[in-house]
Amino acid sequence: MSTLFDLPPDQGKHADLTGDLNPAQRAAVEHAGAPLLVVAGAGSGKTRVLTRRIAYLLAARGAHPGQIMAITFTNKAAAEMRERVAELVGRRSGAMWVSTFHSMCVRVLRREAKTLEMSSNFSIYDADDARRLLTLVARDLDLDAKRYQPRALAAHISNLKNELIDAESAGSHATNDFERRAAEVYVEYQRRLSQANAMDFDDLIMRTVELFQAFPDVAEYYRRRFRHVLVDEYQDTNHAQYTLVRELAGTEPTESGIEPAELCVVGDADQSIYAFRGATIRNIEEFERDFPNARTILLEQNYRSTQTILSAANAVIARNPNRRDKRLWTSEGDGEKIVGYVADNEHDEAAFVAGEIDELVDQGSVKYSDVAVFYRTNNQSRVFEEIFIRLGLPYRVVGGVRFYERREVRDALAYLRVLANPEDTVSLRRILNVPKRGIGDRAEACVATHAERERISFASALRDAVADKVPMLNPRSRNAITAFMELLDGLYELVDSGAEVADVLEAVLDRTGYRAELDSSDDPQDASRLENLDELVTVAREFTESAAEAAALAPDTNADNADNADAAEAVDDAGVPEPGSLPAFLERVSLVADADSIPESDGGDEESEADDQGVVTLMTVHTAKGLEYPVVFGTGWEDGVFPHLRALGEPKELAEERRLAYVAITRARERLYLSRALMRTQWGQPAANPASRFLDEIPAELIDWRREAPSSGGGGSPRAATTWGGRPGVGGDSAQARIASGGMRTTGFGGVRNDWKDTVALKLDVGDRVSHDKYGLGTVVSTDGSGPRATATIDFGASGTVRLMLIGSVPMVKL
DNA sequence: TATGTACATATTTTT
DNA sequence: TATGTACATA
Repeated sequence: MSTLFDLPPDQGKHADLTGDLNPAQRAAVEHAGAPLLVVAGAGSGKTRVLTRRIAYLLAARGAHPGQIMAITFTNKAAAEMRERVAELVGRRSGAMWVSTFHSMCVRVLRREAKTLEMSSNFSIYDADDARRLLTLVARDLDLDAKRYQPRALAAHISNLKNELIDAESAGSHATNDFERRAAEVYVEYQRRLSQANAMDFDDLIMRTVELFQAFPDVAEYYRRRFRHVLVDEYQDTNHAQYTLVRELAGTEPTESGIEPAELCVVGDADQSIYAFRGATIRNIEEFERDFPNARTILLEQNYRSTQTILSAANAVIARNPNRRDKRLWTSEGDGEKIVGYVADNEHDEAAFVAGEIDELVDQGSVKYSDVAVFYRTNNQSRVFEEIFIRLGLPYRVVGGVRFYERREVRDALAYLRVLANPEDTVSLRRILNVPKRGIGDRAEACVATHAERERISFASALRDAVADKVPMLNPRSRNAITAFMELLDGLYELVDSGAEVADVLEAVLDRTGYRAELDSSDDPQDASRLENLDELVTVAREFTESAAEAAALAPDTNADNADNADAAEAVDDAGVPEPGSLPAFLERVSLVADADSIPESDGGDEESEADDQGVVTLMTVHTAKGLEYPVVFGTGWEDGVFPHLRALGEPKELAEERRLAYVAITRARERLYLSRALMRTQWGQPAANPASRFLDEIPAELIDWRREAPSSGGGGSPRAATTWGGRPGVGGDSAQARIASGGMRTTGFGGVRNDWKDTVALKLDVGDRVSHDKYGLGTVVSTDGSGPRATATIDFGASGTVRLMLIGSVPMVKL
C-alpha cells in the first residue's frame, strides 16, 4: 500500500489507477488546473471517477489528504466514498473531509461559533421542528392559520434561505400579501431560533456562506487548507450550496495571493429530481459560465444496463426540451425486452408483480434481493405489501415514515435535546406535557406569555412558574410544572454525572412514565412504538461503543496526521462535540437519515431472512436514485400517477417527472418491467387513468406486452375473462384472478383488506410446528409483536428461515 | 384538562 | 382511504 505513494509525482506511472478506465474517465481523473465538470450519465462510473481522482491527486499530484474536501448530499454517499478511497489509499484518507454539505457546515460553524457570537452547542432543527416553531410564531402574530399554514410558511422561508435572502431583506422581495406577512414571520422565526440556540437545515448552509463572506480571513483559512474541492450530484445543488462551493474554492486569488482551489464537480442534469426542494439545474448547465476556462467531460458509456434499457431511457429523456444531448450506450448487448403489463386495477398489478417475482426466483436465476419495486408515491406501497404478505414473499419498504420521524422517537430525542441544550424551546415545549402530566394549553400559554413579557427563555419562565411568579397560572398547573422541573433536574444530574447516552435515554423513558404508558396500552400501534424506542436505545448503545473503539484507535490516526504540514490540524476539532457524548449523538441523529437501511442487493444484509435470498425492496423512485437492481418493476405508469397529476399542466414539472422516469428506467441492470392499471382507487374513489405518456415515448419494439388494454389500438383479442373491478385487460386472465384461484380469498374490492385488518389467523408460540404452502414444514424460532403486527420467525430447514406476518389468510397451518 | 367527533386534506423529500 | 387538526363537550 505505502510503496505506491513513495513514488515521485509522475503522472505516467499511475496506470494502476487509470489503466482500467475508459478514455473519458481517465481524462476526468487526470485533469489538472481549471475547474472541471464531469457530466456523468446514469451508470457511467461516476463514483469510480471521483474516488480514483482523489487517489490520483495524492499519488500523482503530490496532494496531501488534509487538502481534500469532498462533498456529497447523503451520508450514505459520503460513507461509500470514504470507504472506497480508503481502499485505494489506506488510512491516510482519515485526514480528508468527506462529508455531506450539512455536516461539513456544522463542523465549520461549531469551530467558528465564536466569530459568529454564538454557542457551539447549538441544536439543529429539522423540518418538523421548524414547522412547530413556525406554528408558534404564526399564532403569536395572530395570523389566520388557514391562509398562513406552517407548511407553506416553512416552504417559503426555506426557499428564501436557499436563495440566500435573509430575514431583514425578505420584506423587500415580497410581491404579495402572503410573502409580506411571511417576511415578518421570517424575522420573528429567526429571533426565536437564535433564542433557542438553534439552526434549521437551511441555516447551516446559509450561515456558513455568510461566515465566509463576512470574514475573509476565515474564508482564507479554509481556502488555504482545502486545495481540492470535489462535489458529487452537482445537479442537486441549490443556490446557497452553489455559492458555498464558490466561496470555498474561490474564483480569484485572495488578497494575500492564495489561488483558487481546484474544483471538480460531477453530476447529470437528467437526474435532477429535487427541483421541488430548491435544487436548480442551472448550476450544472451554467457551470462553464460560472467558472471561466472550465473544462467539461462527458461520460456516456454505461456499465450497468442492457442496451434495450438504455435505449428506452434515451428515448424518454430525449423528449425534454433544452437539454444537452447525451446518449447512453453499452458494449454489452441488447438483453431481454422490457416486459409491459396492463392490469385491471392496482390489486391485479400487484398480483402480477408478486407472481412474476415468485416465478423468477423459482427459476433460480434471481434472488429476492435482486428485485426492486418502484412507485411514484408512498401510499402505493400498500397493495404490494398486502399481496407480498399473503404469498409470503419477503420484502422491505424503504422510506415512508422514517425512523427518526416517528412520534415516539422524536419525543425521546426531544428530551435528550433539552438535556443537551436547555434553551431548546421547541423541544422543551414538545415534551412539556408528553406523556400527559396535566400541563395543558392554558398553562403553556401562561408560561409563554410570561417568557415573552419578561424577555426570558421558556425554560426560565418555567422556573418562575415553580416560584409562583407567573401570573394567571392556577395551582394545579403550577404543581404539575414543579414536578416536571424536578424530573428534568434529576435527568440533568444524571447527564452531569457522565452517564452514557443509552442510560440517560433509559432513565428518560422510565422516569417520565413514557414506557409504562405504552406498556399498559392495548393499542397494537403502541407495541411497535415500544419496539422503536428499544431500537433507539440500541442505536445509542452502539453509538457509545463505536466511539470508544474509535478512541482506542486514535493514536494511529494522530501518527498519520503527524506528517501533516498543516499545523492547524491540532485545533481542528475545536467546538466539535466530544466523541460518544450526548451532543455528538444528537448531531449524528439530526444529520443522518436512515437511508442506510436499504438492503444490500447482494443479499448480505444481516436482516435478510429467506436463506440468503434476501428481500425484495419497495420504494419510491426518488429513494431509488443512485441504486441499481438486476430486476426492476416500475409500477403505476399512468398519466395522473406517474407523471403525477399535479405535474400534468406544468411543463417544468412535467420535465422533472420525465427525469424521474429516466431515473427509474436506468436503475435496472437486466430486466425491466413496466406496468399500469386501468382502474385505481385514489383517495377512496375509483379512477380510470390513461397510460403514462412516458410509456408511449418508449419505442414499441423494445417492449413485450404481456397483457394489453382492450381498445388501445395495440391489437389483441377481446376474449379476456370478466373480473370484478374495472374493464378487463387483454392477453389472458388477470394475475389477480390467477392468484385468487390459488387460495386467496376474493371478497371483492377492499374486502381483502378488511378481512386481515384485525384478524390474527394463527397464534403461534416458539417451538410450534407449521406447514407452509410454499416453504413446507417448519419450526417457530421466535415470535414478535402482537395483533395485526404479530410476526413469527420460522425455520423451514432447507427452504431457509423466514419472518412472516400472521395476519389474514396466511398460506400456512399449525400442526 | 382530556376526550370525542366533525372536517378538510391529499407528491416526491438526500439534510 | 386515513390522517391530522379544529372545535365542542364532560
